[in-house]
Amino acid sequence: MPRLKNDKLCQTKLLASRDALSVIQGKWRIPIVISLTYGKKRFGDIQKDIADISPKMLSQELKSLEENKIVSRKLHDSMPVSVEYSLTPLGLSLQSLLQELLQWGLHFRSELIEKKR
Amino acid sequence: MPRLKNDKLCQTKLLASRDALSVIQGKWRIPIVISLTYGKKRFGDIQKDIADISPKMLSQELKSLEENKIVSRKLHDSMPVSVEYSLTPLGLSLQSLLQELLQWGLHFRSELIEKKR
DNA sequence: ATAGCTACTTACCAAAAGGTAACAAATTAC
DNA sequence: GTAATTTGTTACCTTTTGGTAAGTAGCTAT
Repeated sequence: MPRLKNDKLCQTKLLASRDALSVIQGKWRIPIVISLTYGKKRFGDIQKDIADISPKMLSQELKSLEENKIVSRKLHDSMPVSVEYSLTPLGLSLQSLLQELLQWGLHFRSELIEKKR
Repeated sequence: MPRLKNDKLCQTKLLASRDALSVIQGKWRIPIVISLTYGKKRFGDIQKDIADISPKMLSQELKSLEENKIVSRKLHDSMPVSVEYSLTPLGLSLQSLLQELLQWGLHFRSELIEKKR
């Protein structure tokens, strides 16, 4: 492949990776999406899945995921007040990426973390 | 699926995602890996691909990728002094994850960034 | 009316990540 | 021996990210 074409392709990839990373970057966003792949959940349910997240961070990251149309929020009247969060179609479209991420995470653990270190 | 089994599966996924993210998290690591998918490169070549990275960050992130066995470094004598960086087998094993990341990045851009906003 | 539940928010702080600018070591070309 | 090239390092600072603790709002059950 010619060098110039290669360069341009590389730049395109860099842009796409930046777009994707801007959404999923951070300590809690991927975990939240994973928690929601099991269906609708309430604020407190997500907090139980992700044991060490604080309400502040959960609220903050849910908002950011909402802004990026990954997650949708539905308020239900009464009960004591409950809110249901779920993945949007765009959020669901993260599944194959998630799948690869998890698979690679397992691979990495078996390759590095458990051998020595 | 029973609730308890679901919970455990979710915890396994959370762990795997944490492992993976610990390696690829950060502004520059994915871009560096992308740059190296085009073959061996020297320090200066990577800097040219990733226009706005400083030598400090490039050096720092290359070291971290080396520690995690994603990238290998080879020193060649003379010329003026040149160093060749390349992906290890573990680094190459990131390809399918990268592929999904890039594809999702393009999808996200077409869905959100270019529609309105 | 008081206590409890759910779903947050706020103020404040600490740590991590990243940026800038200047400099250094080794080699080579002139 | 002087300058240029390549590959970094160092010191210092700013920004971003994340954590803690306490409080709030709306409703309900007693």
